[in-house]
Amino acid sequence: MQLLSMHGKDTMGLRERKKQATRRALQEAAVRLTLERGLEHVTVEEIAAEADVSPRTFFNYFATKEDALLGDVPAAPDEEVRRVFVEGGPTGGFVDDLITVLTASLISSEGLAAHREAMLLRKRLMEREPQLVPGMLGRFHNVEQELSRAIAERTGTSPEDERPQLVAATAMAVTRHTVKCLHLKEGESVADVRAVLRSAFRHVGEAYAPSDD
Amino acid sequence: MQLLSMHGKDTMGLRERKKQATRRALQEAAVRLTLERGLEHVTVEEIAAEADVSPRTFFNYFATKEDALLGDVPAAPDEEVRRVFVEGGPTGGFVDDLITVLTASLISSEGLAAHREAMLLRKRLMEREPQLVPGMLGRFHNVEQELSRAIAERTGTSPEDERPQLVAATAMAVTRHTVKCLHLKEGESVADVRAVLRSAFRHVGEAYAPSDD
DNA sequence: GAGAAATCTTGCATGGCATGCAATTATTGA
DNA sequence: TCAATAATTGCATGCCATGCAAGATTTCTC
Repeated sequence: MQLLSMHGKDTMGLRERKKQATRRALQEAAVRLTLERGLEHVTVEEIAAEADVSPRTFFNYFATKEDALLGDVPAAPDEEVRRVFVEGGPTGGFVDDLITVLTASLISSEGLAAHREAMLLRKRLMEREPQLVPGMLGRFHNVEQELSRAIAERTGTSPEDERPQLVAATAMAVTRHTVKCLHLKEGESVADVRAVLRSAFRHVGEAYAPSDD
Repeated sequence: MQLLSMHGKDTMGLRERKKQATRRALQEAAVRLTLERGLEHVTVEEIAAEADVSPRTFFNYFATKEDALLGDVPAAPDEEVRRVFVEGGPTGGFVDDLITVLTASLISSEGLAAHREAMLLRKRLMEREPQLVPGMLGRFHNVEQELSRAIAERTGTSPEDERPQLVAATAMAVTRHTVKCLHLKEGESVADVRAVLRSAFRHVGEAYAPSDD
């Protein structure tokens, strides 16, 4: 994720490049073998063999087999995006700005196209191996906590006020739902994702609004 | 959970009573030892020893060590409660009826007092051992899917309409938040829990409502 | 109650996950 | 080129989890 933004390929020595390659090879092998045979029928030993490293080396890159499968998304939102949000930007509208943070966390800086294939694979993984779902939920939960802090800072609530946690929890629920329902078509843009999110937030607001029902 | 409601103590033979006792002993031992020493420093062997059964027997009761720790809550809502909800009851107000289903899922039929201690222990477990959080989230996720189906039935939406999923996801997020923030004081009643839930739903509605902001 | 049937417990063996440690190998920088 | 730094590897270990078959216990039937 930092390979293109912060480091030019030149500033990366041979050692660093090899590490990135090994990491990607391990991830790719883990996902591919799991989709082929099912999680139970893939051993760390086999994954390592596919990536041409020793089984022991696998655990220098990933703490668990699950880690190699789930990847790095969603990640904590970009530091710059977070700062802007905390200071009340970029538009001033709470939901719109929330959506900016959420898309940044989901898609990172490289754009949707770069993640499309990875997202598709992860989706198929979840369907084929439901045992992975709790781990994925845990990752969203980590982002949720980060988001909760950002919301608290932006709104200036006192630390014991638990409403930012509530808003963060529901916002991440909306995000998970949106990711699950994304069609991931070729032409889909970030703006499309934003629109789906906006519509989902509106629907939630209507469902629980005190005025209706 | 069914011991008091469906089965009188008399209808349960010796075998069944022993099984329940062993199950509870294993759960109790697992939780106590984990809170004392931390999850990494408790083996299945030790848990089984505390419950006076062989290590092998542990796995006749629980598929994993985590299973013994997390227990049975939240469970899928009671069948009767679900039926009433699907048919548009008990009050006809969506949020109120949703709250009825959610509290039924959290607290089961024995009332809050019976669960108070167990909930407290589980809360301390989550704080002490964050590795357990994904597993707990997974359990909420299972209830979420059940709830999603119930909402779809109640509202009569078509199967491909994904809004029931969205509502279920956010409702469970509200529920998780509420459980986390419950004070679990001695005098707290189910009505108090309902009130906290209602207030949380209202706040979510306001945060995402199209009218405000 | 005695014996047969069903069910639960246990021991044993197995395979895979994950970690620590020390030796080896590869990259970097002077 | 040589020393310093960092990554890879093999080995040993402990624990989790499962399958299987033998033994013990409860239940059912007469």
